Amino acid sequence: MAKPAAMTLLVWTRLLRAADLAEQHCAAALRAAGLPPPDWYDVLLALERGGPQRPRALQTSLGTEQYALSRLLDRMVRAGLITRTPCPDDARGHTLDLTTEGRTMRSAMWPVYAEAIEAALGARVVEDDCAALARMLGPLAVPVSG
Amino acid sequence: MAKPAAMTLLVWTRLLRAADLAEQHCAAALRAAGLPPPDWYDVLLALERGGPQRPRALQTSLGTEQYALSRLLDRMVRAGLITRTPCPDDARGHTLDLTTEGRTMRSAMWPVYAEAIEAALGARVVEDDCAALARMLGPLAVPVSG
DNA sequence: GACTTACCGATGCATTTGCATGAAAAGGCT
DNA sequence: AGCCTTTTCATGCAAATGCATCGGTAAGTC
Repeated sequence: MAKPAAMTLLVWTRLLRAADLAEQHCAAALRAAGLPPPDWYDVLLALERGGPQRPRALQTSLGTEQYALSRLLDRMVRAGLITRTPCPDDARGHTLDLTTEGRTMRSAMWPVYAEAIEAALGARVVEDDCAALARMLGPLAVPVSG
Repeated sequence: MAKPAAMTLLVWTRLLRAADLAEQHCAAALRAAGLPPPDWYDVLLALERGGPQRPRALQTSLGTEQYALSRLLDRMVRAGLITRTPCPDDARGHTLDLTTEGRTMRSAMWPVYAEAIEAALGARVVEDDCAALARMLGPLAVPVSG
């Protein structure tokens, strides 16, 4: 019922635009380098950090839709970056794991990704603002009714 | 070449997540009300605020890809919300204008959209932080090399 | 004027998304 | 055990997206 304040609307537009531009910039950088898109990186990183795990876990930690993740994993398996092996204690699911190529790919992507992030964000946020920005975005980065 | 600082990476993840969640929330709200998605609203608002104008102008102000806008406009014309009329002084383009239904639609969408924005953003940003957040996001909301 | 370049907007085609639904297994209850 | 609910993951189908490219016009140059 409550209408957003004018300042809230400004934050709204800038937030969406900023995120869109940043994402776009990174995607373009990776693409230009002949590498897969950012979401592939997120999966690779999650698997490297968290070890072998099931799709459901990734779904939660990455915040992607179930069907989107399912098909993303399809593509990554097809590309030989990850494997799906039957889960021993739960016949419904699989365990996902990195292949050697998967690890290699993540390593190859990181420098490009990192530089794009730095250009899109790091270089444009005043150093002193960075922590404050992270703090303010914190509550916004969790699902709305939560 | 410069790698992003740890705090930059935190901002990165939170920024993307926050924007994604907020957008998602609004899209869901509009959809639940049987209304068109947010990008339709953006076009309707731009036309109402800026008067009749050409696609190129919208493309710049909304920051959408040329082909995406072209097809979005297709759909909106098909839905009877806007019209494309030949542009008198430039035979390449059209002038876009709102129909009465277009105006009506924008009015119908706003309350729903506004409430969703308030829930996703307004209610979760400390009042004192709001202006600061807008200020920090400002530079990020313009194309990277600009 | 003829020619080249830049610009505006649409579109073919393959890929990806979104929504709804399905299939199969796990967990809970009596 | 039998039955119902929940969880996990995949998928059919229609719609949207991304990329490249094209047709057409305007604008600049000689």
